[in-house]
Amino acid sequence: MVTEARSGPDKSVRVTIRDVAQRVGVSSASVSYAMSGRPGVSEDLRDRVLTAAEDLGYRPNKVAQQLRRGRTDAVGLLFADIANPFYPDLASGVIAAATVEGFEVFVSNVGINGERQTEAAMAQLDRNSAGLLFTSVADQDRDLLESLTRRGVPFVQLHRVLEGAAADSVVVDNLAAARELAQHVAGTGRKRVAVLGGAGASSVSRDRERGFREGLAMEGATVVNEDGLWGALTRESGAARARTLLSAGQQVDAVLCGNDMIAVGVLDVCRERGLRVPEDLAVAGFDDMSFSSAGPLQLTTVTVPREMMGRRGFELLLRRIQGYDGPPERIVLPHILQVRETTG
Amino acid sequence: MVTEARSGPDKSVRVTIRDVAQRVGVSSASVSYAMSGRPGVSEDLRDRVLTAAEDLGYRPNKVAQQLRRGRTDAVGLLFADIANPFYPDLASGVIAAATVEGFEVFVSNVGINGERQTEAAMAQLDRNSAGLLFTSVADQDRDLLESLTRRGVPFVQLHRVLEGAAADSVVVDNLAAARELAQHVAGTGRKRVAVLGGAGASSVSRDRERGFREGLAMEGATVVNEDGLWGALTRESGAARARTLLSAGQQVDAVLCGNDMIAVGVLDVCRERGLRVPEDLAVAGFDDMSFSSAGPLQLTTVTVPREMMGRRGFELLLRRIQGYDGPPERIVLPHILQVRETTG
DNA sequence: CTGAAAGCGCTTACAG
DNA sequence: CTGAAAGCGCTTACAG
Repeated sequence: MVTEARSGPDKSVRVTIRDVAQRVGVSSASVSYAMSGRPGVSEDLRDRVLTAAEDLGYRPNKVAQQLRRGRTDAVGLLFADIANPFYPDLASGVIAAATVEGFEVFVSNVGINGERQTEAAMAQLDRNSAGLLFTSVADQDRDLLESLTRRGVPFVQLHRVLEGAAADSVVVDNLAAARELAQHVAGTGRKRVAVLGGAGASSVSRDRERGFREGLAMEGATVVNEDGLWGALTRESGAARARTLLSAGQQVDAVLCGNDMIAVGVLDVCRERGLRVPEDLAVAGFDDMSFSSAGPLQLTTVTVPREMMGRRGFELLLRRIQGYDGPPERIVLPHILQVRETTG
Repeated sequence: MVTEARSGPDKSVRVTIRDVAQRVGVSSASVSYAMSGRPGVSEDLRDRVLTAAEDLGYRPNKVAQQLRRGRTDAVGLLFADIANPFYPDLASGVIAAATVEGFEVFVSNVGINGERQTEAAMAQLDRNSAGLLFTSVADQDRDLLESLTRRGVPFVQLHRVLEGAAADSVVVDNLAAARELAQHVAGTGRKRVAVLGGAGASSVSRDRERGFREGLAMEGATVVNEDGLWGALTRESGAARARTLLSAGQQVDAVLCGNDMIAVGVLDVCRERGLRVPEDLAVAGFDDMSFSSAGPLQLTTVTVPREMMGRRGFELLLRRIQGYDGPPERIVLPHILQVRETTG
């Protein structure tokens, strides 16, 4: 605990560098040098300064440091759909990596469809964030990203990417993963397969949809639905689309989903209608959320190393913040096909 | 998009208030007054300033504003276990409410057992956060909270509270909720009940444990285990403790868990051992995470309005930041007992 | 209605 | 090794 001078309540009286300087009887410059641990200060003076600082409870004002230095030790993390449990895992990785490096993380909500993306990014720059991590870029953000590049603001793209953006990114190979998953499902004999994907504006959802098609085609299976191919990455959307699909009277023996939440929505509907999974309908998700293998829920899906994605993303960003100027790098993290009970 | 002067690349050349002042031919004071929308500036000048600001792409430097004003429009959100999906939901509520009010949120990790709590709080103060939201206070934080109170730093406690801390808080009545849940389970005829709780240092876990005991006692049931009563709020811990419990050879016909993740761990072990739920063993969780009613997983639990907790917390904090000085307030949000299949 | 000046709390060349 | 001074980009009484 901070040792406090006994001179009454110091409520809201901020201890500044001048207070320390006065007590030691030196200039504030010397205090600054001593505190920052730079050479060029005598051992003796450094000790006296540090002692005085501790006695007074002095802590440098970060805001003043930032203004003076023109840079901050904070990064901005922008994301859209906080309700989607994919993102907290990403955030967790970013925050963990940032904490280790002494950086702080400003979290901004860019709105469910990214409508506040530019606004949020600008707000980050207004407060001199050292760099930005995007998790939900879409086509509409091209101008924003180009403007950041032009201004020399370091940023990385996590998970979703905009092709052509000149920035580092951390992704998984969604195309290949979706292909594998589709091949597995079709390989179990399901040839009439529905696809319930995510948002068409997302590179991730598009890659997964294409991978599903390719994988199914390789095994002689086909996509039976035209409606409901795109939608929200939520359980509710999955359930709604599943109801429409199953009510259409069309024969379907498997559903490939854009993520695990959609898949859970489909499972909800199976329950509702008394369909056995996987006997009557096979169901597969994507992302391998923690709940996807919880007790009786054993969903076939693809593991995406979300926390690692956040960590690596911060590392790439930090490198840029520190001045690295090489060409944009893309880290492709490994995915794992998880065959569980819902596809038998 | 920002209209840019055509005078070559303005890379990293920050547009300041002086640039705007020069272009308009007035002092920077006038620009400041005009931008801030205060009265005392002629309509004409205001228009010219705003136009020039837009032309130049001027945006006030928040860091400079903060230093000058001595306050920020950012709050700090401190939490321990980001991997616990309880907290992202809380964060979601805080961020949503803060965004509406034009506040930003700094997220700090205080370490899994809160060992960085003081350090993280101090770092927040160093950057002049307007207030703090705690989610994981424990007994060891008493000095910290008292010091904040003494210094007049606004803060609120979410979910977990430290009795006697003079601050606003938002909670649910864990004691009553646990009592109801235990009564329900014992009411279905289970009289030999195990309790696998959370951390003993958490007010939430303690209240739940006590509520379980009281509820069971009211129905003539008893707690059969002494070991494993306290532990981590994770699936792994739940599974490990369930294995120990079931291997002890003691008769148990229900398990009450400190949260849903522990309960899922128990369900994992039931699967492992071929135990039918709820016929052989009833299982109940706490918190009602989204996965707790996913498809075949239908866990009896208690709904805790997490996002609402975050929203209300921010509202309380904002009021304090704006100078409200009434006595500490405690908001108790309603909980809902969710009887599902795992308790039959 | 407008401007000159001080100052928020630091850091950093530059002299000595 | 130490200090005086300038300045980061704003805001805000205070004069005029």
